[in-house]
Amino acid sequence: MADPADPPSGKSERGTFVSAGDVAERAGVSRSAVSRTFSGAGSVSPGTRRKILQAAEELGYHANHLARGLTGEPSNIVCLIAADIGQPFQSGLIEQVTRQLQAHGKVAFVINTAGDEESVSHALRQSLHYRAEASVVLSGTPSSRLVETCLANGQRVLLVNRDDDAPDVDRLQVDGARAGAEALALLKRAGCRRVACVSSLARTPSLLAREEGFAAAAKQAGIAHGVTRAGLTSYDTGVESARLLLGRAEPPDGVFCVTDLLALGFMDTARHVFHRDIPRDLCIIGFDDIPQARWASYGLTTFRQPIEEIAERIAAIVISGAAGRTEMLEVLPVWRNSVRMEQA
Amino acid sequence: MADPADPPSGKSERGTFVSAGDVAERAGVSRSAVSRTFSGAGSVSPGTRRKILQAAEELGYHANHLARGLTGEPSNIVCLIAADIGQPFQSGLIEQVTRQLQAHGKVAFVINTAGDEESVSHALRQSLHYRAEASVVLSGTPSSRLVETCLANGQRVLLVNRDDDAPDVDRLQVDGARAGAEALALLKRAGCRRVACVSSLARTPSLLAREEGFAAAAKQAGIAHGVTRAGLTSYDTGVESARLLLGRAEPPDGVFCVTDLLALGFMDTARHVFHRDIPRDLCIIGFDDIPQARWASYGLTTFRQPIEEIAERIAAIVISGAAGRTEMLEVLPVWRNSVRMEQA
DNA sequence: TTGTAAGCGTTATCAA
DNA sequence: TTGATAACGCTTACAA
Repeated sequence: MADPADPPSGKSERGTFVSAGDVAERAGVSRSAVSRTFSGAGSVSPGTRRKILQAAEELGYHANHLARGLTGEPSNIVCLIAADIGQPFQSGLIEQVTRQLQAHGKVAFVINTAGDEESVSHALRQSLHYRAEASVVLSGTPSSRLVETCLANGQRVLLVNRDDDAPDVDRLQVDGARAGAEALALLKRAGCRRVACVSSLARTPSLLAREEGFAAAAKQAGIAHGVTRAGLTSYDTGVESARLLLGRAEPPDGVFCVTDLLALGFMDTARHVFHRDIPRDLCIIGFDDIPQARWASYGLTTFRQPIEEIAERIAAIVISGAAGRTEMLEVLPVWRNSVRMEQA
Repeated sequence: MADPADPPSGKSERGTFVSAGDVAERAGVSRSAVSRTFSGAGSVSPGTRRKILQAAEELGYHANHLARGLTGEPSNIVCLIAADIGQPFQSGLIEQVTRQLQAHGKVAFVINTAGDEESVSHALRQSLHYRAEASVVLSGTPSSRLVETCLANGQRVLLVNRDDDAPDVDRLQVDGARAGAEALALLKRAGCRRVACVSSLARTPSLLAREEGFAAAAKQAGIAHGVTRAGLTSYDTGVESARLLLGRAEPPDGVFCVTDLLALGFMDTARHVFHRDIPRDLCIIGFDDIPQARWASYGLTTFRQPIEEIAERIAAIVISGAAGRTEMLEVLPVWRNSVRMEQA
């Protein structure tokens, strides 16, 4: 009875979303019937259902998921927090993750951060504001206080390639250290005499792990090596690193770049500026296996991050996940032509 | 694993978001005071305000924007609908657009479609479900009925490089036709005798415009040319196109590729499989100016899409836009080394 | 099967 | 400056 005095005729005025009430009115049924029809819960007779669907169609009705989320249903929103999303590896990962999430009926906010704690924290706060079911941190390290808040609010938090040690967060890691060690082994097997590691000023846990795996293996093998950090993780930094290293009196003849982008810049400069023959004079190994690594101008030998698998795991953890679990994924060497198969 | 049978709906400690009511209770004030404090509207005394902020801090409170959107405020959600988001051009654009949008306090859903009408429509429906303020269609063509529904519901719809003629949608276009014509002029000036256009099986309006601009100019200049479509818009299709064209008895000596990715695949194959010297034997022009185009192995002469400007325009239109406007952006030629400067 | 009514977390209105 | 109270659009007991 306590029906509102007079709803100003929910006609198709431009600018107002159609609500279940409008549909109910038009179909001559109650709001609940409309709700039941669209949420699938409860039962509706075929006749009413048809009337409702038709009214909804005519009005252009679309259930308001925001309001739905208010009553306690999951929001179906997942927050992807990342930096440098225009770069090949990151964008490839986001491509796969959004695809997987969508396949499970989720919708993804992509939040583009600068990677620093402040902007990652801001992103996490947005995730909270929109009641996202889960926050997936692909780059940067959030403040652990904020992560705690997310967890306390019932959000799932998934850290990809981060080394945070908060309890209850899920972690997904790729074994960069092992790849680093294997890179050294490959260079050694190829007969390289002076090896080097090209890294980045961005000292993220995943980059550091690769470096350290390489360094540890070098130390164990009694091989000296240096680490170059000429800039952030980019093609240009690879170029710059090559200028630095290959201009020396005793340049390296075997290089592990912690990222393919660095490796490609390094290769180009080694060839076109220093006229090196790869792999005869110089062996180069990358990491990621971005699409460009297999382009004919490069043929980069690298370690492949299994992004489909990473995306699948992320989706699986977000959907039904077990909190506080850490998963480690292996990285696979991809042989192409930037490393000699035998001793020089 | 979680049993579908509902638990007796007890209150679960972990897993409930903190609400304004909780904060109010803890601070010993009313809900309204809390609301006023966080929404900025109305006035609160410094004392109450401090108490509230402290309680909120302790509880880890974050206002629920979903509920806020319910009362009529803008949701601050923008939907970005795109395909192939792992590719350089698309991901670069998304990077810029999300950045701009965030700078204006918006948050972006990125919906990854297959580009076909069905999946684009699905994306648009999601946009409606979440009461996004605006839908930005970066790839694919949505059904115009659905676009109408969005508009009727007060959403802003922005079509980027689409040729839809719905009224009231905003349109942002890049002048591909002119670039196509200019490409022909450049090849002609370089003294190319047999020109060709390498395109894609994906007949999107933007790709077609580039092709047609080239074709029209060729016709006007009385130059014969063919169009090759060996696959979708990718590096591999560029490779395949080169195999097809350069294997002929009378291969082209000037090629316009409607996308940089196609151009790079073409270049690699021309050089490494057919041993062409670029630009001496063969001139190649691309379109987009993706980061890889300037890498030392390529030095591709191309047309630059002004993505910062595109992103700015998108943000401006979404924020304060004037509906039904079409903006055309010019494309700039970027001279590098894949086209001769003088006649051969 | 259907409708009524309560509740979800906000904000806006209006008294106090 | 404050605090009730009524929306907002939805779901879901509960009653008819």
